[in-house]
Amino acid sequence: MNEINKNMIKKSIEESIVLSILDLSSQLKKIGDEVYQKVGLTTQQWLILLHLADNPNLPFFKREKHEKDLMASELADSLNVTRANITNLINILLDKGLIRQYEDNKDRRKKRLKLTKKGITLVNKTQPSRLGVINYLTEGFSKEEKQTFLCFLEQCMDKLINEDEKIKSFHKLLENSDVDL
Amino acid sequence: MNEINKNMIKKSIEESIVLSILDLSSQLKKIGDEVYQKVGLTTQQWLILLHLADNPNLPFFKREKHEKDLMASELADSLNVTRANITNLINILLDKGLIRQYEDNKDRRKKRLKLTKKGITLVNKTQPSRLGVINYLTEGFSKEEKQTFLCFLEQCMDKLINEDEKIKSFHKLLENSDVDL
DNA sequence: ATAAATAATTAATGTAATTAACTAATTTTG
DNA sequence: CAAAATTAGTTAATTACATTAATTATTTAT
Repeated sequence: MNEINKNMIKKSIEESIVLSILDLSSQLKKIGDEVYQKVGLTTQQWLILLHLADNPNLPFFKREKHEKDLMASELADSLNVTRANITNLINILLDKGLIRQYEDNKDRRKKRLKLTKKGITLVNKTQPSRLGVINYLTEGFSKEEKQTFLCFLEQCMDKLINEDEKIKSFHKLLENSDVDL
Repeated sequence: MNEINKNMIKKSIEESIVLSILDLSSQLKKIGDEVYQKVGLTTQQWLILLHLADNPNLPFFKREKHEKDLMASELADSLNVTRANITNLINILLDKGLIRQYEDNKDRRKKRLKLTKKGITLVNKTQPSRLGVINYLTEGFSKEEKQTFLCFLEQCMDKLINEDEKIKSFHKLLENSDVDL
């Protein structure tokens, strides 16, 4: 190992947290994909079902209140992807008969989405085991500690969403970087 | 909105935390991709550079000690992807001249990876702004709170990695599910 | 009435991942 | 020690998920 390279970067709790969040997320997605593969779904498709099931624990529902059934553009917003991408995912779920689509009668550009009976049944059937896993993973911490983590996560998200210009400005130097690529 | 569908799922701090972690991670990757695009890299490629820079904050280095330079299979392990995938990512970084590869002289199956001078320069140049963003995101919480949060994340990861059989067993019922798909 | 904005889609494409099959080297084991 | 199993890496074919750009339709704003 190169001595110049060694210990170049200092330990930092903050960076450890961020890198752990990325790691944990990929592990969660991985295990989710394996589990949902049994019913022919991916984690991403599953998240759409959770949205249409009005899962109140989804960050999107803490940011945005909604009265009517969701539409594709709201899902795109929540999942942080393009509308075009959501169209594809929705088509798969429509094919599987897990969701259905209907035109908004006030605004005919809009198409609203909802779970079919089959979709509702699937979500209801799997919710207990989902919660089982989640409670197992998070056991051993107090309610207060968990509440603090949640605040922490929400603060990070809030800053990423509402102050992303400020965040990108930190990286301004990259633009004028004289590292020749 | 369907009344049967409404409020089907109960509020749960634990589920909120898990869903927030997934959400936050996708936001972080998104903004990372935007920033690193300026130097022609993706977040995933960037993570490889951080590994080769021996960033002590990477979860992988808390799980595994390593003496020698990393090899592709260790990166695959850490990033939770296949070796085949790492091969591709490495080829891109080799092409860009940011890393180099050499054969282990004890075991000729192995190829070890390290940053080139150019790679080291790039990591060093960007590390301050990376830390700037991270500190901004996480400000306002005490050292103790952050430490507890890190323990929490590490517990989750530990259980996902070492007890994944137990975790999958929660979902056994999905296999015998009579939801007809 | 025209222009701008919003919602959804389509088509073409790119990227990051996968699996399966393969080569090569090393380690295990019978 | 020779055969079998394992480990490391690669290649080729494929898939999942994402993108951009262009298009249609509708609604809202000027």
